[in-house]
Amino acid sequence: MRGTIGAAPFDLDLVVRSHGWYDLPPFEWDAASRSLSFRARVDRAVASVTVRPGNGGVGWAARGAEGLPASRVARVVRRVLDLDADLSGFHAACRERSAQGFGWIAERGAGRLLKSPSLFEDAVKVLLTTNCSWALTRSMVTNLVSSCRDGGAFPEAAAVAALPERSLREEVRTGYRAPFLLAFAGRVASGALDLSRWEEAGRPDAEVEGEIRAEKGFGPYAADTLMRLLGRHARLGLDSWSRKKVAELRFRGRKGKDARVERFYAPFGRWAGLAFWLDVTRDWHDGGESLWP
DNA sequence: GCGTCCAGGTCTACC
DNA sequence: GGTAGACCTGGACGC
Repeated sequence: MRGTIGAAPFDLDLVVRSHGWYDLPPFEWDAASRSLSFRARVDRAVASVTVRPGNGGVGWAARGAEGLPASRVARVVRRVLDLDADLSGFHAACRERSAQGFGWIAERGAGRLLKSPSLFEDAVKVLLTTNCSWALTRSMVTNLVSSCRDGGAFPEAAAVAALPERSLREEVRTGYRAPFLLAFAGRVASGALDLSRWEEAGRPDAEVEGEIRAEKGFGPYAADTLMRLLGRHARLGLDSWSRKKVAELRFRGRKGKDARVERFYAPFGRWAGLAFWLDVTRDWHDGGESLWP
């Protein structure tokens, strides 16, 4: 099964390497052929999807989804590549601030962020980035996918919730995060937590962020990072890496209070977090080098 | 080889 | 509301 989604101008590399998800399973990124592969649940099937730049947009091919309407696969591809984000207002703000080094964002059409096929997968991966090196995040996600044996796709909430805490600690190596992960997966699986509510565009940021923060294990960093993946960019989502990076980039290497960084990006308003993120990751897109150890 | 530090933090108890 | 201490893991670093 194949299809094309019109999205010109579109730079696949820019979206894929917008942050580290492409380095975590079930994603696979082949930089040489510029193709992104992943496994995703499409209705009740697990499909292997490959995405490549196509004529005037994105071409995709899927195995394992035979019998399903192509529109079901296309919907997953649109989500993963963040194709429905309206960045026109953001790019206008970047053009106005080209003298400060933000013009490239509008010129290259940057700002779409790689998403997982499901919000549950995004949330769990964010939780597994807290208080650890990237190598450990990669290890935990890899172990989780293989532990659940869910056709190679990222496990659904029920499958994670069914894992014994001991298995999460000793096999998946999530350590102290295990009870947080179990509680979150359990609430999603039982229906006590409806993640689709976090994706409702009409809801205020503060309300959604409050609900994310109410989940154990999701502190300020995790909540802001997940908000970014939800297309809500008012907050910066500072962490140890980005604090260091923005200090080098904008404050002559001098680390200061978070409030100073927030003031610097405040002119971008509801886009402040996206301007900040693209600012500190700009060099990832200049040379095409590997981002992660 | 061993000990320490710290990485894309968060929670709880306590003041 | 702010702060200290505990919490898992694994790689980097100094000795």
